[in-house]
Amino acid sequence: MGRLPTDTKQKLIDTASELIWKYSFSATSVDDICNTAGVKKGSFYHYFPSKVDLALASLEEHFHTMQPFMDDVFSASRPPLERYEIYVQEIYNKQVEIAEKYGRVCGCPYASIGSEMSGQDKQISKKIDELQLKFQRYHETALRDMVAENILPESTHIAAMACKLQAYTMGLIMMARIQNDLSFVKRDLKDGLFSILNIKEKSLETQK
Amino acid sequence: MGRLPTDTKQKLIDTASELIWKYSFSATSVDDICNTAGVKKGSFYHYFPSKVDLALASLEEHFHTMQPFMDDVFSASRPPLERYEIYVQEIYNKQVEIAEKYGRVCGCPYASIGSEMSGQDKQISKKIDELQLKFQRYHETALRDMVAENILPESTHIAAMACKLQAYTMGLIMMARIQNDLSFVKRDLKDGLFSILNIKEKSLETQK
DNA sequence: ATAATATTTGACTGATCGGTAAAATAGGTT
DNA sequence: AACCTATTTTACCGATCAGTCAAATATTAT
Repeated sequence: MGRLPTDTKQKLIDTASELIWKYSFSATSVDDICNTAGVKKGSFYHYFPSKVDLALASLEEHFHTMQPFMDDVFSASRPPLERYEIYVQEIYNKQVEIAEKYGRVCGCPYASIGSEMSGQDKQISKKIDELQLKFQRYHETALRDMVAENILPESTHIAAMACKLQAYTMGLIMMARIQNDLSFVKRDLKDGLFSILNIKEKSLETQK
Repeated sequence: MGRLPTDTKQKLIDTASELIWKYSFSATSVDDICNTAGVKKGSFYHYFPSKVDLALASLEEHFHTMQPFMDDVFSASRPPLERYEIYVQEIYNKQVEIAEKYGRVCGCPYASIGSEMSGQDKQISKKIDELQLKFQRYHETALRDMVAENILPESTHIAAMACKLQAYTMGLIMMARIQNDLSFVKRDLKDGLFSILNIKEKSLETQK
């Protein structure tokens, strides 16, 4: 009985992700999303009770597409320092890919939407807190592994260090978004993160 | 002849600064600004040709209130490392002050507005680029002084280092805005900046 | 065929958006 | 007094906003 599920809901999530990430939550209207997705407004509200709910679904979706990537990069099978080597490289690659796909540097959606909405909508800021915490866990695990391997001292404040790494990464990527230019990320992401980690660089790489 | 100038224009700038900084550009309507400032909409458009122009004036104003502060903190009369000691302390103090005044952690207006508007309005993103560059100059000067005093090596890439310091600062402050919690700034700003500077901490402080 | 149900459509709402324009007013000059 | 002019007020505009709702449609099970 009834009709089969269609891809309308997914189309709305994908379109919303793109527009909100490219522009902003406020600058993206429900009509924009519907027109771009080729979906009538009535259908929108059949699937989502409000614009905020679609944004929440879109944030959730972003995390779930990132999760396998993060699991791979921060895999326990890699030496923890190598995780960061790859992390830095892949963050840049992802940003380039998105910039080509969407026509501009989009930055980090949690940062952009979080900064925009933290003073306005508690549901959204709560969701972003939650997702950002999950990212922080990857750092914390890697840092504990570094302590175990004597790459970092026992005295390392894991949570604080994870916080610093994330702040720097988000800050640099946000600068890239603001200036629509990824060259800082390429130039400064690795150096900055390893400086924060306070690691003498002579670990994996053979030169420079 | 004619009436004397009033404080209406300034009142609009101040009100816009508060509302846009607290919430966002898009979430702050011209009516909001007018009602809060106790000014009729007609007067608004007597002083500013558009909402964007008020935002530009508000950004400019913010820089001009910050300039004497930055000139003092980054005064050439201070040893460059001391500049950063004070910088870190005063950034935190300013954020606390604003948070008490406006009722929430507001973060860095250039970061918030820049991230929100970079994909939408070229005038605003250009203005933010310009102001952010002026802030970067303070870092560059301090860094050159550090090189001159052999605190940093000759090989230091000044522009890149300044960029890293600003990215980290903005990132951390943005995290504070998103979570409406300044404790990270207090805990991690100094440590992070000095790690990025790659300085062995035993310079000014007597203990810790 | 028919009934049951999920989906889609289109027409609509009231509120709010940024912005306009002309008249009213206040404060100074001559 | 009359006059000039910057400022303020009031009423308004068309566009867009998020959201509503009932009717139409499509698809499955019976």
